[in-house]
Amino acid sequence: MKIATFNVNGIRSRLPRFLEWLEESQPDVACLQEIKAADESFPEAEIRAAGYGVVWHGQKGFNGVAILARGSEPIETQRGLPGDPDDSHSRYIEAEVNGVIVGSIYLPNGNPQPGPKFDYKIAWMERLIAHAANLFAGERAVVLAGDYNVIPTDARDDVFSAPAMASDALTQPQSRAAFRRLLHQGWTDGIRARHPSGAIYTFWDYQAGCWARDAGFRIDHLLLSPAAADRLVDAGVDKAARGKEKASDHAPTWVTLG
DNA sequence: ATGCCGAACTTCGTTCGA
Repeated sequence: MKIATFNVNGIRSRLPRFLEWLEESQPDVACLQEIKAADESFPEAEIRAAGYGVVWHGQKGFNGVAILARGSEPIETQRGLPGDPDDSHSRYIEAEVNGVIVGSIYLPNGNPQPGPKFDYKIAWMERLIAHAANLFAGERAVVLAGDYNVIPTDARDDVFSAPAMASDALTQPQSRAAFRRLLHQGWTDGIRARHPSGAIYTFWDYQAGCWARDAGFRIDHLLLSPAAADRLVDAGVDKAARGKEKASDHAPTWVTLG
């Protein structure tokens, strides 16, 4: 079972490339972020024609998440992250697919920091930690996949230049501490479990020639509950997708479970 | 210190992302 996460940076503008990737990569589950489409303008028909069932939580202009399942219908278990009824951002959807609970996460970026956007990021992470604790306690196979907007460490394995990112919300001690507290509930970072060392990036900025000089970092993560981690076979990043015309600034990131 | 890019709306500039 292959589970992928892909921040598409606009599903409508990315649709031809996205459908190509779906055909080539054949994920059983695909968690999407930044679909940047209102519910009614999501390209459901094209995705179903590609052989996928789908649930999505849209928003006009920005944000928006989805879960696709090849040859089946995802059973939605959660829409929006619990804990703040006033939160209007579409950043979380969760569904069961073939007995696995899958969350599609678009964690707030938090820039500029300090400021209200950073405060929102940290508050959102606290809600995620609380919801993840409930999921974890269920002892099911769970995969929390998405754009976490956290670079886990300053190592070159995770970021092309720690000094260049030192004042960014993605590397702040508070962001990292919250991410670590989530991991320390007992979740396994799928990419690092399979690739303990070596530079693995999932995002390269459009600006300043970042892709050409491999100035990327790792912010798209798949966290596995123990029952899912026991089944972990492989993990990787479809880096080639980032080099294509009209590419997202993120590359698809995936795990396979046996 | 800022813009460097790319996309969509607020639409021939502005806002957002990371």
